[in-house]
Parts: sequence; C-alpha cells; structure tokens
Amino acid sequence: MVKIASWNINSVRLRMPIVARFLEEEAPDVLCLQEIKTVESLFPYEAFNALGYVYHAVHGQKGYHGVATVSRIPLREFSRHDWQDNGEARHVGVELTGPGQGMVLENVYIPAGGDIPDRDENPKFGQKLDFLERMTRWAERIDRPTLIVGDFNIAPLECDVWNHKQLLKVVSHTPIEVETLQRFRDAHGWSDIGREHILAPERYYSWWSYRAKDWKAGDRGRRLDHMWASPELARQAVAHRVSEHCRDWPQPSDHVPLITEFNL
DNA sequence: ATGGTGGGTAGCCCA
Repeated sequence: MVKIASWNINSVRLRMPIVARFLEEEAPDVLCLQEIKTVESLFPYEAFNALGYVYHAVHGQKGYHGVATVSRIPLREFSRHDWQDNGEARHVGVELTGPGQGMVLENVYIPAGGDIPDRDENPKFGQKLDFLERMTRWAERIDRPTLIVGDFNIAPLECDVWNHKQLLKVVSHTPIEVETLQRFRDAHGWSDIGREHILAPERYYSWWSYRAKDWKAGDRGRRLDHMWASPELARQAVAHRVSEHCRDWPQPSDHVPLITEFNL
C-alpha cells in the first residue's frame, strides 16, 4: 500500500507545526506541497527528517509559489517543468524507487490566473491558459503510469463550487478554464480520482477563502485541488478522502489536504 | 456592488 497526500500549504515555514501534525495523524508515505513560498536553502529539511520524511524534491522560489515532494519511501527527482515559460517554480516530478517502484508522481501548482477572466485585460489569465496548453502537449507523450497532483486552481464541475451560476464569471470556474482543463484530461485519458471516490453531485471542496468570517458557516468552498492518475494506476486507488478538519487548525492554510491510497 | 483576509517581503505582489 502506498499512501499519497497533496496540500497547498501557503508557506511551509510558517505552517510547519500543522504539517507535522498532519504527518503524525495520517502518516502518508509521500506528501506533495504547493506554495511553499521559500527558496530551497530555507526549506525545513530537518523538521521533515525528524518526522521520518528523509527523501525530498524541492523546487523553491523566494516569496512566491514553489513546490516540494517529501517522502518516507525512496524517490528520485527527475523533472522540473516551466509550463508558464517565465521561471516560476510550479512543478517538480519524481519517480518512486522503492515501494510503488516505477510510479511517476508529478506535483504541480497551476497559476491562479488573476481576477479578470479575460486574456487581453489580464495577462495572468492568458498565462494560466497557456500553462494548461503546454501541460496538454506534455501529457500527450506520457508513456508511464503517472499520478499528477496539486493545486490546479480550477473547479471543473458544478458540484465543485458552492454556487455554480454565481461563479461562472469567477476565475477558477469559467467555461474557458473548464474546457481547457478538459483538453488536458483528454490528452492522456486522466482519471479524476477524487470524483471516482466522491461521486457527483456530492459536495466536494478543498479550498475556502480567508475572507469569510467563518469558513464553515457559509461553506463557500471550491474544489481547486486534484489527484489525477493514468487509467491503469487509477484502478489501483483503493481509498480517497479530503482532510477537511485541517481548515480548523490554528493558522490554517486556505486549502486542505487530499489523500489517496494505492494498492500497488 | 463592494470589500473582505492572509503570507512574504520590503516599500507592494500574489493568492
């Protein structure tokens, strides 16, 4: 059994106490973090080592973005894609070399895309779509069992947001983003593990804005985080869940962890 | 219709 988790942590240094709490509670074999917001030299390697997570693949950046995959089972880093073509640290790819040997694990942080869903008025929105198009070209050539996880910053289904109609013009749920993400999905035949285990139209969110007074009261959530697998790998996913309670921990991230267990 | 909060950094950017 190999247990993999993904969490947009919004500063790994600030939130190391709750990361440790999560690792002690869930004991995933591998944890993929997004938005670590630090350079590699300041990454809390020792804190992870002390918890038994002695394998690391860190692609950091000062102040913004950044991803890290930490593990208690052996892995080897083998790729860092720049799908935005601007030098931002938004991806790291590893291959498991012990348990789950041969499985490729891609950790990605897709750009949020700014506030205005228009390429001309808001260059960041265009960059988000371009990032997805480059990922799609990459996905067409995948020839190994692959799991891609992370903050996709898109909630594709109606039941992935608290109010579908109200969010149609809100970046993360616009038709153009959903269509672009669908093309990425079709390019490899990805299986959306989250939605294979928590079936539509059931509510499924992974992010709640900090701007709500009480995130739970209005429950204005969105499913921005995903775990997508190659079809043959998806068939080996035996459990999947969302650690929603982490949103209530002290100084929480605005995202919560996703967990999938594989029988490999 | 608007602004609401949070993190990193250093005099605003990003989410």
